[in-house]
Parts: sequence; structure tokens; C-alpha cells
Amino acid sequence: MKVSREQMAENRHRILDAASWLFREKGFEAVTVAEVMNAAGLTHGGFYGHFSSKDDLIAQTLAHVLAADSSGGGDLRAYVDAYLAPRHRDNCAGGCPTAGLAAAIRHQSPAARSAMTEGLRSQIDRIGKALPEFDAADRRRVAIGSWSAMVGAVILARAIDDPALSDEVLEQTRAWIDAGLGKQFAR
Amino acid sequence: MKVSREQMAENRHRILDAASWLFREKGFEAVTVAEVMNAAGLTHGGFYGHFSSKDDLIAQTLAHVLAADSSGGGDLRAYVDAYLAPRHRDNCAGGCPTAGLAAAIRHQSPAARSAMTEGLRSQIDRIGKALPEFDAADRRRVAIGSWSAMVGAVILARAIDDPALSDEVLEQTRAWIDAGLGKQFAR
DNA sequence: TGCTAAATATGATGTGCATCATGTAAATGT
DNA sequence: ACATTTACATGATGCACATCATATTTAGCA
Repeated sequence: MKVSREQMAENRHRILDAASWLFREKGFEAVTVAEVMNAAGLTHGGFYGHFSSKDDLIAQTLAHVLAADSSGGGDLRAYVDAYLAPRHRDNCAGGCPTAGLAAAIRHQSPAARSAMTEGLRSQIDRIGKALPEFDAADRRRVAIGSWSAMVGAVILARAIDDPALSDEVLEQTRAWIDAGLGKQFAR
Repeated sequence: MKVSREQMAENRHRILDAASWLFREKGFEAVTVAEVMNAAGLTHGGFYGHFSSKDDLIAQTLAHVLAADSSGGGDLRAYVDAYLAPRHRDNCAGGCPTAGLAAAIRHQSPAARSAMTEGLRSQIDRIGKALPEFDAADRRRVAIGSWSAMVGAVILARAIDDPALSDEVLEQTRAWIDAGLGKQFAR
């Protein structure tokens, strides 16, 4: 059955949202096209009307979710605190797409890599803009170093089964970044 | 055909080596049991004499490769330099198993998570031991913060398609860690 | 109010892969 | 030397999943 133009746009949006959730939760490979369509409230048949393949869905989902992710804009310390909190570690499906998906990009299409590249570029810029107390050269280093540590810490914290060590990875990384954000660190 | 005890041990070792290489290169899902056996110079049939399942292979491979990875022992700055070098970024299959596989552990068996936990614990200890100029409390923070940043930077550098930005992520993270290792940083 | 095209549903199709069943030959112990 | 065990090869088996073919219903338009 045909649906209205508006309904179709909403369906497409729901497919992308469902996909981004499921991909972060289970990984690209473990999610089936039928599962995504089901989560969007549709059946698997209509999928190829919206996307040309599963790879296409992956690339478009990445662009969608990385563009939507405008975090890091406001208070940087608060953002770092929330990012390196157990709550975020435990909320992979609803959390940062970079932490959840970056490592898997390597095995995806060029379009997916390209979306991740743009996402990283704007995230570094966003963090840099939240560091007015540093001069230009230092700003870039602090932004990239902090972001690497944040992403790495969440990935490590999610990979292990010892809750105490996992908490410690988050907390010590938070302290380490916090020290680096102190202006005495700008040489 | 039966082979000698010794030959069988060597076969098992070759299977684990081939698996660790292939898993890092292509990811757990994308590697087939037959492919691993082939790379080890055997056919797929003998697989279940060595391992009870593909999941079992994954867990044992992780334990194998994380135990073998005794890097970070000597000069820490040299280790960081090599880790954050383009050469290491481009050598995923032969590179650090944590950078290559940590993010995928989330979707693996409890045994795999457990192997990763032990691997992380000993890596943090190893880095900490290379930091005698810090007192105990600082040492842990510096080790964990640096390791998070190293792993995160390599994962990010591998996820993007812009060589200049990828190089910059490595280099700026190296500079950031280097500054953090300076003893003025120990408060 | 019909006509046409488009969006989704239903139902194949084929392939790739983990796992298993059975055969074979060589190593080990007596 | 012989018997027995065992490591590996060859060849199923069955399932899960991406993709495609066709049917159905309704929006968009005259």
C-alpha cells in the first residue's frame, strides 16, 4: 500500500533511527535488514525502496547519526563528565556513535568511512571551540588528545567484565583529561 | 591421518596465530572457520578437534594474543611513538590486539570478555611500572589516561579516509601524551 | 471520480557458513 | 609387530540472511 509523501519521509526517518540504535547495540553484521524494518514498524520488503543495499543503509545511518550528534558544544567539563560516566558506558545503543561504531568502520564501504571522517572533523572543531583559553596551536592538540582518550576509555570500559576496573578506567581517564584541561598545561 | 603429539601442538599454535592475524585484519564475523584452517595449512574438518566452536576459538585466540603481547615494558616514550605511528595504524593485522579488537569484544562470549579484562589489567600494570618518576596515585592515572588515548587515537585514525587528518590524530595525541608524561604534570 | 504510479507486504531464491558424520592413515603403547 | 586410538580430510546438512519478484493498496493528479 502506498502512503503519503509525508508518511514516507517519516518512515525513512524511523528506519534510520532504528538502524542507528540497533547498529550501536549489536554491531553492523549482527543486525539484519528485516530486524531494522521491524523495529521501524515495517516489513522487510519495502527496504529496497528506501536504500539500495545494507551497505547503503549503513553509510546513510552514519551520516544521519553523526550529523545529529551535536554534543560537546556547551560546557566542556560537563560534557567530559557525562561522556566518561558509567551511565554512558552502559548505554551503548543510545550513546556516542563514535565510541560505538568507529572501530567497525574499517570494514565498511568508502561512503561509511567518508561519513565518519566528516563526523570526526566536526567533533574536533566543536571541542576546540569550547577551549577559548588555549591559543590556536594548543587548542588542536588538547581537543584531539582529549577526544582520543574519551573514545578509547569508553571502548575499553565496555570491553571488560570487571565493573570496578571498568569504573576506574572511566574515572582515571576523566581525571587525566581534567588535569590536561587546566591551563597550566598549556605550555 | 594422525600426526605426532608435537605436530599437533604446532598445528594448534598455527591455528591460533592465523586466527589472531585474520581476526585483527577482518573482524571476528568476517572470518570463517575454513579460512582460518586454510591459513594454518589445514582443512576445515579438523577444527572441532582443537576447539569446541568458533566462539571458543575467539576466546582462546584472545587469551593467546593478549598474553603474548608484552609490549610497553621498556622505554615508554619509544613505545608510545611506535604505537602512534602511521606504520602501526596501517598494520592492523599485525598490530596491537586491543586497538584491533577491543570494540568487538562487547559482542563476544563471557570467556572473550574475561580474556580482555586480564589483558587490560596487565597492560595498565606494565605501563605503570614504566613510570617510576610518578608516585603511586599519579602513576595509575597517567597509565590509564595514556593507554585510553593511545587506543582511541589508533581506532580513530583507522576509521577515517583522510590521510592528513589521520596522521594529525596520531601526532597530536602523541604530543598530548608526551606533555602529560612530563613530570611537571604530576601535581 | 477514475487512472496511474508509487510504497509497502508477501513470498521466493540462492548463497555462505557453522557444525556434524564418516572415512583414512599414521602414531603410540604394549 | 599389532591393536587401538586419534588427528585430520572429505563431504553432507541445515539454517540464516540479503536480495529479488510479484501482489496489493492507496496517494496524487486530471
